[in-house]
Amino acid sequence: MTNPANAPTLIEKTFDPAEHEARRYADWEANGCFRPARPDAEPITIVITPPNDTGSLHIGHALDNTLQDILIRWRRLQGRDARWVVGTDHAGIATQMVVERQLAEAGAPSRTAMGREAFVEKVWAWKAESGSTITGQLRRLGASCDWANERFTMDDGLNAAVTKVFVQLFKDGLLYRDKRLVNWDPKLGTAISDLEVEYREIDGHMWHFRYPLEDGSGFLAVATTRPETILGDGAVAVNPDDPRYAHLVGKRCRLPLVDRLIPIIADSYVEADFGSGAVKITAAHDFNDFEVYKRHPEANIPVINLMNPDATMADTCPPAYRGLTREAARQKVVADFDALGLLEKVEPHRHQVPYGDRSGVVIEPYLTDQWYVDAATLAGPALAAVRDGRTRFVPASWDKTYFNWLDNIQPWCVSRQLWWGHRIPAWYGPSLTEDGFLNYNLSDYSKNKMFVAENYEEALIEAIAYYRNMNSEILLVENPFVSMNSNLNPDVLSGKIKSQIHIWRDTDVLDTWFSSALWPFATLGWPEQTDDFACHYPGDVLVTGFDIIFFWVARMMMQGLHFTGEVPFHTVYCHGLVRDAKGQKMSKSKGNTVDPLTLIDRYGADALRFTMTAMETQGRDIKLDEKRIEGYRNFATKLWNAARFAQSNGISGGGPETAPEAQHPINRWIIGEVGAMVTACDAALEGFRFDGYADALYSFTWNIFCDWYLELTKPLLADGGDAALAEETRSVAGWALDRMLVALHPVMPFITEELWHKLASRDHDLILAAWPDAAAIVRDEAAKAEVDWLIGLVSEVRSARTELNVPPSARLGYATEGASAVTLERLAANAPAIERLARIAPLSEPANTGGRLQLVVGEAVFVLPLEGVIDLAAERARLEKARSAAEKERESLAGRLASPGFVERAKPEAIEKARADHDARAGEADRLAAALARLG
RNA sequence: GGGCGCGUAGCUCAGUGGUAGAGCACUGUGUUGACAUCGCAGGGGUCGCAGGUUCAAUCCCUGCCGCGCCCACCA
Repeated sequence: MTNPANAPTLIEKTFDPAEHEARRYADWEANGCFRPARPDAEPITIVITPPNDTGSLHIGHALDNTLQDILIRWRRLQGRDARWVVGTDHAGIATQMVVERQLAEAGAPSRTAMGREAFVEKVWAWKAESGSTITGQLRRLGASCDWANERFTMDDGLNAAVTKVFVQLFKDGLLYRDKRLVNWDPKLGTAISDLEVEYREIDGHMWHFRYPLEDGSGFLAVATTRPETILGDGAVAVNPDDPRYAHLVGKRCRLPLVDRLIPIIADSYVEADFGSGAVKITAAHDFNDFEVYKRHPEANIPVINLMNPDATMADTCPPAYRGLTREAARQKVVADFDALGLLEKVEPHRHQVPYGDRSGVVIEPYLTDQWYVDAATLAGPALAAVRDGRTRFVPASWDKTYFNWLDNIQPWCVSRQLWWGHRIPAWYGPSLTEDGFLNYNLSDYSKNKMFVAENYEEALIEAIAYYRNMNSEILLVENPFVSMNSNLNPDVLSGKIKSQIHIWRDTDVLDTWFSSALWPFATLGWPEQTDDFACHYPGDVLVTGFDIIFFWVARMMMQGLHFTGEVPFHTVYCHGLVRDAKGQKMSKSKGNTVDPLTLIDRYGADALRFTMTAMETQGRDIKLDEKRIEGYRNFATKLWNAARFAQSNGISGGGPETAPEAQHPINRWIIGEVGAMVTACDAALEGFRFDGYADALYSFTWNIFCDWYLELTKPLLADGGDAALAEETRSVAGWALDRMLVALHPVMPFITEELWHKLASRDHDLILAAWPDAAAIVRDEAAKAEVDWLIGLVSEVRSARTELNVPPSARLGYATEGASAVTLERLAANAPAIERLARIAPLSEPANTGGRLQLVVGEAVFVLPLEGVIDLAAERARLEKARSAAEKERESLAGRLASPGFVERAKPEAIEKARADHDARAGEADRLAAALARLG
């Protein structure tokens, strides 16, 4: 697109990122640059890790999205149809909690008081209000997402996909209702999955209680960390091989407080040498106990659910405990045992306690009906895909984590007792009894007839078929568990009235990760067979934190393979966590979080991005020190000033993409160096070595382009010089600068775009420029050898001058000894540069003896007379140091060459190189020795 | 109890079977018209410890020590 506003303008003296970042981003987005029309281009697709829609950008997002943006921008510059699929996640629990808290703070009616419909409306309102915060912040970071196709996990398309998947899994027998123990969060009043439970080690107690034996012959001591669950004990278990208790197995004991007789059973789960060796079995409140219960049907162990959903004690407890919190119940049980003289002892005990990762309260194993996905079956293909390499992890070691989890995967509980999310597409109605009555089962949700369908109309069709003989009207009502009194005629419920059949929808919503798992294909239009889907699925690489391999990556693999038959992405790049400068995990409670937006304000988005990139080494967390960001802000300033210098010397961008024809070695050299830099960038990015990419850019820009090339061009551009050479230099410098900007653009998009326009009148933005083809850039080895020699000479002179305290401004003369014809030619050709950078010039007369600075550079010795100025002792020390270094190295090489094993077994090239190095070092040492001798 | 990762210059980290690197910090020095958010130069490491393989080990193998993370049902 033509943009007259982009005509070259003077580069300001001060670099101010805030001045242009927002403007540049708006331009890109307005001009459709993030996804230009490229009908024939090869697609490449990355899906964003959808952030919480109502959240805000934290430093982890900054890392994650910088890396993705680099890959996308690099591919876009290569001409690919690079699509970064973007969108946000509805984040069920998190969002519902936020809105509930806001209602509470505002003194508004609570969620339950206002009812489901009104509450869900409130959440949508909150989304409308704050949903653009994070997407705006991603823009500030510079993320070049395909915003034109932004998605949301609860938009119509995703909703359709979720429903489709749910119904299909159900039909495939891979999704089912089951009554079993779940991790119950009493604060949130919902089940959560295994992954949402975090175990914390706490200093608790182990209580030892005595249970009287039925026959009065004594007591059996049990140990527990959870006395309140005693009220639900159904058995006591001992190890079958434990001689202490062998005679008790099969007998019964009396459960105090409850006064219930419970069996004593043997199960190898019990460890004889832990606690008392006897374990109380509370099947409804402990996962292990539930397994024991299932293994011992003969014992008729009762399963007693002791608690209400909020973890207060239920009516299944003895009256004295009902309504107590579980904490109060624990105290009372202990006190009551003590009063009965049945508390044997209590000892401190450090143990793991499950907490809800969102609510922070202790999780209760709880017996409920929930929906489960048969994850073990879906895991098979997901495991195979990584085992056979269709998807690979980078770094590769993460595949072990993935395998280990999937190999041991448990059924995935996907229902949540929440209101914000995808409501489960299952409808229930009364079951038909054999004698033709309607049976509404209100005490056991699962005993009713269930219709799973993609929408109510289809469920209704199924219902009509099921109830076809009833001749009744079918009516949709709210859940009878909640509102039956208002909605349902008791006579209807009892089946007395057959003219109406009430059906109701499942009240639960799905785990947020259920929809996230569909993200790579549902965002592309699936289940419709869209062009987008055909073109952009499977994706290329997924970039994400290792912490959500289980939550998200594994589940995308499972669902992707099941529903599309293909892996959702070929590579999973896992980066680490961003920690503070001391290596501490950032957390709000610790107060050590850093806000990426503040950093952007302070240093610019480019500096933050470059920092993240440079520090992203595979397999390591990032310790973020603000000093690093400052350093890369300085790097941006350096780049800015280099461009400003170029501009002031008549160097501009906008020339052809192919390198200009150049004669001068310095220009031929820099062209080759650009090629080497691009090669290094390509290799780094292809291998996901973000640090390597940053290194290649940094060292080229600063140490090669600025420190040497620009300095070396100064004499070439000087007034009164060779006009043709100056022109060649301007065009090469402009070309090199342009390529440098393009190579830097993926990581520093803002400053590079800004300079791109300031340096030339362009008909296109840099974001759509062409990435250089490294292979097409000529590397002139002779030019490289010459400039390397030149750099070596200048460095040598500078170093010697400093060490001998020669005043920086002093110009010295030099003569050479033993210089080859090539060296003499080079000296002549580069005289102006040498004079400028090293402050030395050839002597018109031969060097006399006496005080002299002597430098060995290659085969030549440079002699710089310094009569009267030189500190002879210092010069002697300097030469001796250089000589001994060369000699030491020569000896090491000689040793290697003298070793029979080396000569016989090392590669011929290695031997050849060792010989050459040895000879070079020997020559250098000799020349230095001679120089020392001359010094006297 | 399993699994993974880390231990290289004061700090943060790269790296390679054959002379140890970067950034920052530090020291000295410099206003040579791009840049003091800078230039130039310099000091600084027995590459955690001990064995083994090898002509050669910081790199490969084994063990140990220290640190971190993940998974796991010890009531």
